[in-house]
Amino acid sequence: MIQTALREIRRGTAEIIDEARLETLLKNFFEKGETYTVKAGFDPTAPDLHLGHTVLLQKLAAFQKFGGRIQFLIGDFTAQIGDPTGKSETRKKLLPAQIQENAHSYKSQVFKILDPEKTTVVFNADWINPLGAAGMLELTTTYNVARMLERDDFDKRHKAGISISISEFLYPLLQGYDSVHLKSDIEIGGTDQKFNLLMGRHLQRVYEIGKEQSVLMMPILEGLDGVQKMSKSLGNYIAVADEPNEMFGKILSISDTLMWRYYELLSTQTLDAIEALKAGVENGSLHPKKVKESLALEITTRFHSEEAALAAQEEFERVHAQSEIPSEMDEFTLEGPIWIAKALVDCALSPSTSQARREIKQGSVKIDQNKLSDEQYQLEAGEYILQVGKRKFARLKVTQ
RNA sequence: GGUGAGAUACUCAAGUGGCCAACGAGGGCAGACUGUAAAUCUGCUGAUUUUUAUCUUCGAAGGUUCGAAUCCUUCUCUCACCA
Repeated sequence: MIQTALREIRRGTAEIIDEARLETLLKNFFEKGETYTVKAGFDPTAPDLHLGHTVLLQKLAAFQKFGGRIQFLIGDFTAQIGDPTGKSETRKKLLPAQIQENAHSYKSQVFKILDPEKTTVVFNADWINPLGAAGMLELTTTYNVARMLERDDFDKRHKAGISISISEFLYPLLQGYDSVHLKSDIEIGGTDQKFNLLMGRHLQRVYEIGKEQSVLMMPILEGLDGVQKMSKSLGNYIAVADEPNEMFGKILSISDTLMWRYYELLSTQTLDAIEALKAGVENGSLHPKKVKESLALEITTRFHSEEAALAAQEEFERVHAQSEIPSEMDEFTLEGPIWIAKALVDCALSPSTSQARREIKQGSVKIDQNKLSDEQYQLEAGEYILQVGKRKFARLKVTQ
């Protein structure tokens, strides 16, 4: 039992520091029913969670199954500093009302994965503000500049002559102090957080709280392209709030290699079950598309519902596998007769008439499922279904 | 503060008076192939119903010239080295 738990906890992790202690915690849970705390920090900025973020959340959920109590920390104080990312951009200060609102929307998204019964949401301004100048000063005496510069990001910037604000040094210290205050047993975060996570151990030792947290680091999830990390700015993400059809389609569009990665980091299937799937694909008894579909179903179900996921699958089959038109699409009404290229622009299927012309020339434009080759084509009054490429559709009503 | 280098389309990057709507690469879009995969191959990738044409674009504004991304002037910004 404990071995299975350990395997699940280890699953997908990039690195675990002080694994022995982690084992002890699990052992105490299984043998004596003792619980322990697992801390994870989040920004109070508007949560637009994508699957990359949920990797961490899934791991927290796994801990909840094995006696972990989650300390879901919202860094409302530390957000004022901004974690050093090399971009050295001073953050906008968030108003308390905004932070509350963001925290609220966090909860609605996060509790789709986490068990609220075993989760405590905390705000670090609650204990950092009372520290005062004296407490803050004391905190700074626990570390020195040379060691601070060991942090990869600081080191690079320092060597490159890029400015590092003194306040940025406080970020790791405060994050570490959070662990002191919360007496966390374990802290988890992305691999990019290593320095900050280790600071928690250091400060717990300095402040003599009688334990040093284990640290568990999760890798950064690759985006849809399979190369770069999933992020909103790169546009290769699947948002938790994505519509079922979109979510399903996006997951099915990832490569087979990436699919296994997603299985490991995102699925709640056991490792044994995943191994079985892999074996099935390898010996040819299982079609990779089927495997990908069940992943898409699982994830879409998690964030929406089983009905929505099944509906998305059906829709997907209809539109793509059998190249039929989707059941829902944007509708437009235009005055006719209208030149086809103009209509494509007005229906937002093409960005410009030049582009629309090219698309017609390339044979990617279809009217009512029929390929159009005449770029001078005029649409008379009537109703049409316009299509550009495989996935852009619009229903157009032309009036006289 | 001083000296030097640079700013070209989504990104990187060629181009130093006409052959430039601007090489090439990446990205994106489309077509073929497929499992809407991936990989591969092909085409397109400033705008415009003048489409073997016209107009606008190479940090900004002026200027020289029949003609400027390319030359000159001023300005703005970025980077490097020195202090």
